[in-house]
Amino acid sequence: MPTYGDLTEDPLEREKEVMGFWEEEEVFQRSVEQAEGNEEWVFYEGPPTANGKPHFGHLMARVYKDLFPRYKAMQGYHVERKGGWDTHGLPVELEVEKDLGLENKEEIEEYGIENFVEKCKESVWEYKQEWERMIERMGFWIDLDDPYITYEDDYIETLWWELKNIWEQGLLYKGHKVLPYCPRCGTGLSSHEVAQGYEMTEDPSIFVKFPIEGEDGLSLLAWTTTPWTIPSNTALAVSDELWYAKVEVHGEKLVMAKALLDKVLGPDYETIDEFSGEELVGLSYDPPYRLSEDEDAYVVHNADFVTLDEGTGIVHVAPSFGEEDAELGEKKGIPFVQPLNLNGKFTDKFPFAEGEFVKDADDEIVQDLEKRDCLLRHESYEHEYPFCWRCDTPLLYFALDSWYIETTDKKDEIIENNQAINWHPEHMKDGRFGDFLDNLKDWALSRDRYWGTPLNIWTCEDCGHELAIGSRKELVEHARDKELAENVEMHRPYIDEVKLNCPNCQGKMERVEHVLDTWFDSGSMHTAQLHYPFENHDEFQRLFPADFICEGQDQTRGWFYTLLVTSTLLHGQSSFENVLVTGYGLDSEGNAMSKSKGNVIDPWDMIEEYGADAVRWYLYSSTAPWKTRRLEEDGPGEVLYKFLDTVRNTYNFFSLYAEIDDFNPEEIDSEDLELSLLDKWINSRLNKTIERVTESLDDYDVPSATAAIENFVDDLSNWYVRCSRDRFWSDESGDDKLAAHATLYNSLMELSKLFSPFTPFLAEELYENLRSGGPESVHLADWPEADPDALDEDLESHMSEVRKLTAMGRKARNQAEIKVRQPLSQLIVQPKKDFDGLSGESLELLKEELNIKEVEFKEKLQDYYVPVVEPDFSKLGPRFEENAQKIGDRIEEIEDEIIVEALDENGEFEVNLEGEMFSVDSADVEVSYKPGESFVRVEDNDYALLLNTSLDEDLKQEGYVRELIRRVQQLRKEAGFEVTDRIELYYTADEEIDSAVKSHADYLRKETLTQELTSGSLPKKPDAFSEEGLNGKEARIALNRVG
RNA sequence: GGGUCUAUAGCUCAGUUGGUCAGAGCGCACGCCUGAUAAGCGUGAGGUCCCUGGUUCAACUCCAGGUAGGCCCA
Repeated sequence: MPTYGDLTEDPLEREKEVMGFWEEEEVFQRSVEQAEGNEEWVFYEGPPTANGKPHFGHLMARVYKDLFPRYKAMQGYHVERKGGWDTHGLPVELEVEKDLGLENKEEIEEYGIENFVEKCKESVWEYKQEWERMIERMGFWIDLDDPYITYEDDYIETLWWELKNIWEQGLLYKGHKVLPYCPRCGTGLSSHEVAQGYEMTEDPSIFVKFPIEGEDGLSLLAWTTTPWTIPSNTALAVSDELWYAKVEVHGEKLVMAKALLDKVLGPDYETIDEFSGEELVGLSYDPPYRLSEDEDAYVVHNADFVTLDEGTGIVHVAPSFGEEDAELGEKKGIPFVQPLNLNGKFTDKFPFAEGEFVKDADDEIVQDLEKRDCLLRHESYEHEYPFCWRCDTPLLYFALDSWYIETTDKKDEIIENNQAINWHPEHMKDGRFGDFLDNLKDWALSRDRYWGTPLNIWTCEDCGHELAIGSRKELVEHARDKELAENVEMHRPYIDEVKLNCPNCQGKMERVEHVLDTWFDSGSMHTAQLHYPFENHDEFQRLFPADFICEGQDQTRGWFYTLLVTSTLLHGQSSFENVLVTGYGLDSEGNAMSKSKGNVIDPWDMIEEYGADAVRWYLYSSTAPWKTRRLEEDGPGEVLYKFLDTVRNTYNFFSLYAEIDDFNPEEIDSEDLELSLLDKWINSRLNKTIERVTESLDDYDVPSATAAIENFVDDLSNWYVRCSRDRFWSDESGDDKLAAHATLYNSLMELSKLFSPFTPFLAEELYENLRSGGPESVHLADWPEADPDALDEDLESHMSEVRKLTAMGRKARNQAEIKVRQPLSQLIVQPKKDFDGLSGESLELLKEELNIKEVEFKEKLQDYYVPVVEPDFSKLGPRFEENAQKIGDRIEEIEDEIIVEALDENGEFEVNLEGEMFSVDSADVEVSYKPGESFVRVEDNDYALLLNTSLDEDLKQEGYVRELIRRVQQLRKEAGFEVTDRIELYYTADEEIDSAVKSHADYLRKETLTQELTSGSLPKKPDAFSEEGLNGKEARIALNRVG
């Protein structure tokens, strides 16, 4: 005998049990193993760093990173989900610095690189358990037992192989470029890192005067927002395509672009002369601080980057601190001064501010300039400026030695490979991501730090030869100390100990000190996670490229970019075919969540209150994955109570009666079932839903999929079950009951599979309770396929008419203020559109739902309308003058139908006023038609309904009985009787109710499972007792449970 | 300044190719139903579909310009 049991009420308890079951039965592993040999559907994990706690943003992407692999796995694909951890990089170093109280690189080196690196290695696992707990708790299936770890030697070895490959292509080079540089971290940043850190900031905005040599009292006017770069000024730039002016302002003579005069100087100036920029080129000027003695310094040059967008049309040039400045400097041979050290502090080359950090020196320099009358104006200026994305220090543009990958050489190929990627949403391809590729710059790959993949290049001390090492084997080959090279850990400072023999001159080679941009690590996972090409050749063939990756929007310039670049360079194609980009979560005010604002939602709060399924469904159903969404903290609660609980209740209903009737799905042959109209309808709805969910998921349209399921659950619970209740609890156990059980069972079973990738816990318990045979877990089951034979569009639209008519009928009852429990005799329906009317089961359904004896469909409602005659005084007045009012009164008194009859037959109607006869014709009255008094009319665009509200004795009697039944049922429930318990029913009431009960006694007995029905007396100590008002009459009821 | 996305009810969001599309859920009010349901159903209150122009017989929808916000870039 099958037992079903109820679904666990507390989602937290359910989820805990299901987690235990998964672990016990190794369901995840089995779900992957059982598909071995099937077609691959390759998923790549974008590795998180475990040195910080998982936050809501991680959850947003991860729910989709779990959904699609589960879905594809159920469709039969082999979906491996290798986990990964991103371990290197500045963020890790910063955490360790903070822990150890280290301030800068000097202090780190003092502390010892070895110790520092070991601390980093520990730090990256600090929150590993937290991550694992979150991943497990949310039901995210990913293999964390065998993850790729970016700091392991095998992983690094692959990175070396990659770099050597790139080196051999001639795409790895050392450059001397002005680079965004973080003075605190002491390292340059790549463009995708700089992109993370733009913020609005307020800087000084100064207009500086540069006196022209040999022209007394005449100055060139230039503008800058970085006063600290003024000491490093070695040139000014103008454009020979612009027009300049010499003006006099408050007794001073200045030169600047003509077009900007008003903007910069206001109205009070006098133009002395105008000329082309060409005339300024070559002039020498006197700088405020003369740090260069070079004779090429302090000269005006022509440059094409000079525009009229801002400033004065004369640009201050400091080749050590600006990309354009440096380029110009190189081209024109402008000398270069560097008064800063690598910590961003002034050196003794600029004694005025020696030892001060540049940004702190800004004020002093401004004051000094002011004192020396070098400033025209001094204001502040709000603009976006890049800050270090990790430590928030303002970045400086610094000329540094750095290693680059020449991505610009492969730009066309990268752009072409991007075209092959399916982006979701699509606009990413040619929009944000495509734009970024169009402006591609060489990848600044090296970092002057400690905790990272060491750059695999050794330089000969003697001849300067450079050698890229592509494997440990090569390292050993070239190493002076083979044993050391054999065993050395591929990290600083250990690897730095390995010296090589120069193949050119046998000199000693030392490794360059750099480590890699950590984005190269994660961006190479497509190859490095398998330690390819050192092993796993077949695996690599099988698992490259990915069918699917999914991360947040912020990875556009991060992981998405580096994955594409590395795989283009190494494998000539993109490493992923489909990418789902997830949007941001904002707080309920629409602000981005940030620690500093204190508006961060802790995912654990939600999970522990509502459960993982509710959080998942909330995120899936709220909007498209890629959209920005406002998060409501009680959103998952709404999902839980309104939706998931409905599912639970629907199942519990099934379980209740399936157990009473010993329903056993194994004994059912679906071919033999005699399905009712409702059964066929819900089957059609189910298959339609399967079709929709599948299509939507294939389209990455998650909210359409969840909406389809929600609609189905609503149909199942609020129409199928609602209308089928009496089939389940009728005494007869016949074919119809069996069909109902089997249909509901099947719906719930298939529903559990549809739920499976979305709410894996609820799906599992639902499936487990229903299961008879088949796989042990819903997650080992096949994704349902729609049965085209079960689809019946006509039936679905027919049923939706029935539901519409039911709603309208209830509205009519509402208007008439007659509750549904009171039977009524008649409803007349006039369809306004092409409609065949209802018959058979659907008509019965409508009658039952509305509790109406007869429902009739009529093309016209005229038969039920009565005429209403009203006197038209504008006509009567002129005709009958002083009698008009009296005649009108008579017309109102006389039955309208009599008047209409007379008008119809004779064309006139005689009014008798105290013996005098007046003839009224149809022009003197307004005749309109309205439903008779006993009818209530309700209308919409499709139907007009007339509800007959008149009650005869029979209807009233039945109304009393229905009311009594309802009270008895309530009492049974309150008294805690089982639904199968038989009862003795006693009541006392007046004669009218008594006679009603007597004439419907069988009905009452059947509905309430009454064996003994006693009128007029009550037992002394009944099991349940209550005094009730039944439609305004008093009654007392008592129950005893039988047996 | 450039790119991109977004703007629809108090809140969260749907609105396919221009044509009964001005919607759903939540919240609020009133009523109803209940041998599954702390559930459900009905009704009501409420919107300048961000603004301005244009195309069209017809614009929430298409085009142009603007405003505001998010993200990205310079």
